[in-house]
Amino acid sequence: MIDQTANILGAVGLAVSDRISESARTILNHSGETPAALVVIGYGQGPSNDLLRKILGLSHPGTVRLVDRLVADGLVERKKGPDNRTIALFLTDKGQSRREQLLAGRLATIKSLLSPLDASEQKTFDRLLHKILSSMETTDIERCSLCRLCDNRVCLNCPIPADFRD
Amino acid sequence: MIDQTANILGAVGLAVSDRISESARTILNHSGETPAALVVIGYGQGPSNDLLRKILGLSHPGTVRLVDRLVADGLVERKKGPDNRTIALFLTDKGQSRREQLLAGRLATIKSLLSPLDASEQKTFDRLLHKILSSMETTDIERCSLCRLCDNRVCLNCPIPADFRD
DNA sequence: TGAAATATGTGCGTTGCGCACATATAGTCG
DNA sequence: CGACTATATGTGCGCAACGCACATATTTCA
Repeated sequence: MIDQTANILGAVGLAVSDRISESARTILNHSGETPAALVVIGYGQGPSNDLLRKILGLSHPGTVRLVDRLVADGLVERKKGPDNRTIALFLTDKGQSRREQLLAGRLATIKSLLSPLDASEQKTFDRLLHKILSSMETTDIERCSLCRLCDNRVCLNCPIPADFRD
Repeated sequence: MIDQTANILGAVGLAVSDRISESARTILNHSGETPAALVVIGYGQGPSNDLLRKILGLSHPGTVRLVDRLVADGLVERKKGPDNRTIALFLTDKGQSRREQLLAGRLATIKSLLSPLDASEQKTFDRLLHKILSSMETTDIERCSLCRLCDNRVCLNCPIPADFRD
């Protein structure tokens, strides 16, 4: 039984992930961790390159180049950080609105998957998903990674609250 | 409520997908659609290049090069197809065993996510996942795409049965 | 004050992929 | 039967996303 359930969870997870990626690609014209970077930077605390790197799970140079792409597209600005060697990343207005589109597109595609469930089933489903997430043994950074595409204005009772301020 | 549930489903989907990819990468030393190709070819009907292309959602040249990689690693053989212009793809013994590892690794990581649910919760969760999958409007090819990483020996009552024989 | 730690950036290569094009076989229709 | 189209595979070439090794600047700490 558990094998069957795990297998089908794998299929649903893949479906969700596929749809999110596809939606992001059409909106942003970039793939990989680039959409996630836009969402994470948009949390607004002015993350450093290095913090972003840890959350996205990339190498350091990979993150630098990723930010280069976002800057070249006029979506992100590198400002002075609290430290003279660190930078602080912020979205431009264009970056903000692109981030809104990303989050809205993601939510819409996932909602369409959820629509066959009636209200009570959705509530049950929500509770079980909550339990799964909150039971994961994670560090602070891993929680940020998990939520790297989440809409924090929607996630009112996040099961894995993580601080995005270092 | 539905927005919250959708958001959290996105997080769980991402967690599942991340873990599957990571597991596959350590086992196969390849990323992208390469692991899925090994699973799909392993269904054993000797799919053509073109059928594989449709299931994986890649371009034709991308699929040719993907198969090149698998052949170079000694995991896949190109045999004559029913048509003199088509090829039929089959796993070598090494490919078979690598596929087993892929499927086992995938199932193990997903099961660990599922473990916090008790038996009755798992049963409920299974039913809801089933309902979501079976409600998706899909073509035959799309169903194959959804199941491109599934273990068909485990998935005894697949909600979206699809024929892998053209 | 000098050494180690921290943070960012660069040169260079690799992987996975798509576009445009070339080639070979199969079906189709006069 | 012969030409024309459709189908299936393969190649040349380039690109996007990323990692490794290295360089540079600032901070911290012994």
